[in-house]
Amino acid sequence: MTSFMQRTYELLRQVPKGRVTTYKELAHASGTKAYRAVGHAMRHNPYSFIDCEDKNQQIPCHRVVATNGAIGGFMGKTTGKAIDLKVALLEQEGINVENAKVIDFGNKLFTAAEFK
DNA sequence: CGGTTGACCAAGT
DNA sequence: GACTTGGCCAACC
Repeated sequence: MTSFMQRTYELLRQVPKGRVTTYKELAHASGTKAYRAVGHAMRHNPYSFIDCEDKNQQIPCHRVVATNGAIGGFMGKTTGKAIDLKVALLEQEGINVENAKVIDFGNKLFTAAEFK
């Protein structure tokens, strides 16, 4: 676990249910421009998704999408069932997705300015 | 210590 | 629209 990843996760945990954020916003909020590194951090995510016993360490990685509102990837893949699962999780939280893109993305986006 | 590879992005063709 | 290019930073050869 690197400090960069810790910082990224801590930010990500601040994203409330029903909102989404992007790799870019996370990177910006953590004071870097390493969009790609954020993706890398997610791939090494210790809690692939929900239902971790310890809520304090739970990381809502399914709330991270690409900047243009596309779903991006999940569990190491950019296509396939992992994406379907990610979409299902999002819809479960009130975020509608169609054709692998978040609907009303601009309104649901959790921007860097909203992080603590 | 260089080179490659990303759950990426933006601008140009 | 779709490709291609250059750039970003961390992790891994």
